[in-house]
Amino acid sequence: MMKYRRIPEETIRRMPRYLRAFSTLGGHGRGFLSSRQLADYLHLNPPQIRKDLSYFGDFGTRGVGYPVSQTAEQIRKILKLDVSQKAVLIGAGRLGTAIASYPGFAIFGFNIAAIFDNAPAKIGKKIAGLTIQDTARLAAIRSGDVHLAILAIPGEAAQTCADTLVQAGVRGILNLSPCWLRVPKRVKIVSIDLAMEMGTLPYYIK
Amino acid sequence: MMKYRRIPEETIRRMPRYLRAFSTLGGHGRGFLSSRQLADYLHLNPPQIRKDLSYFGDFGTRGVGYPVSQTAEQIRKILKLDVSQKAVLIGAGRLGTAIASYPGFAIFGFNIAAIFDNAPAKIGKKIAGLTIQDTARLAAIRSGDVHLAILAIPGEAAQTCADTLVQAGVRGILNLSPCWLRVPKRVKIVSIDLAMEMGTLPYYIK
DNA sequence: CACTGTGAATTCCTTCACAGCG
DNA sequence: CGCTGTGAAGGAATTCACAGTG
Repeated sequence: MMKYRRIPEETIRRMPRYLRAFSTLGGHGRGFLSSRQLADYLHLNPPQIRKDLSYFGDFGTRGVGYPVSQTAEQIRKILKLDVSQKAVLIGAGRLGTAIASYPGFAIFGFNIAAIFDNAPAKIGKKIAGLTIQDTARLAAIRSGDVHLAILAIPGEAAQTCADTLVQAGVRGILNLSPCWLRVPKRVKIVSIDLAMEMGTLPYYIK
Repeated sequence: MMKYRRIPEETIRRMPRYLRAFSTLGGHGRGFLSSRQLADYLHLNPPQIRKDLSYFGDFGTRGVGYPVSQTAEQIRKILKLDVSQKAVLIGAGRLGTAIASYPGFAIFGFNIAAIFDNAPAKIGKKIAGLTIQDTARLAAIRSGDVHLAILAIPGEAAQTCADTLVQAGVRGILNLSPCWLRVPKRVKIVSIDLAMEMGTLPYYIK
């Protein structure tokens, strides 16, 4: 294996893509995928992929490629996706409902374990097989092994909610509200604002 | 103004953030914001912001900062968000419905002009004040000045749909399906897969 | 022989330090 | 004096070129 060097942030960001590529291209098969095949699928360069994977070990076979199921399993281990990761979903509005029923979380091993909302009209109702609970009881998740949360609530409430989540032991948050969350350094935030992502598109239109 | 240098991709990606910061921090006011204030809010470094903005012109006043409304207007011009941008939304499922009613698009000047779906049960119904149209009639948007689309449909249908959109004159696509779209070079794609973005979180949990 | 793994070269982006100006 | 604008320095990530190997 490559002698230790700091692993680039960008490499980490690409790892889930590799996992998806192995899952999608590899079928359920026993086969191999070369860095070129992966690169064609993911629109990256072959050396990029080889370097990225080599940070974590020598997964490939020279002259052949990467063994599909073994490499996928290695990536899951690296990303800690080899064990099912429980997440709580905050917000049972339209976006929350969409997320609750999105099947895409499964291939990464994510499992939405509970849904919270603060609207009395919603509490007690079911979406995607889960009963919506009162946000006021969020602290209760402390007992379970839940370290991830998905925030699908309006911006105003997001910070307060994030504070509660951190109190409750959450260590990673997927934030879908358009605001920056202040959290302790040990907590990792990934923020996505769909409108803002879209904001660059017109620039590129000639 | 800085003599011409290629504008970094990353700078473009940050421009919508600046626009949001000016909109949020600036109020409706006539005031100024310094690179430090912006940096504190956006969690960036002041020189980063000054350099980014300086690629496009000398917007600031030395000793004072950036005039809120003027600079915001300049950024809108740069990103071509100064004119309302029409977009079509493809997919009236749960995610599509959430997007149709998401107010966040407004501050960037995006305007969802039409919604399409291919499920007969949905066609003709209304969401967010718009009647859901048959995807088969997508080509009709050619006549209007619609250059943007939001794809909120399952992966299998995404490529076919993208082809139709390109045919219909669309030049920018916000793709929410977990697959890479093959489009002509002139068409810009921004892809977001919520599950994949979340895929890095467990890695950071110690 | 084909493809991986990797030091070295390159390119790209960020940060610094300070000149310039209101 | 305070804050912008920017060349230069520094750092990070990508790409290259090829040695190494099943």
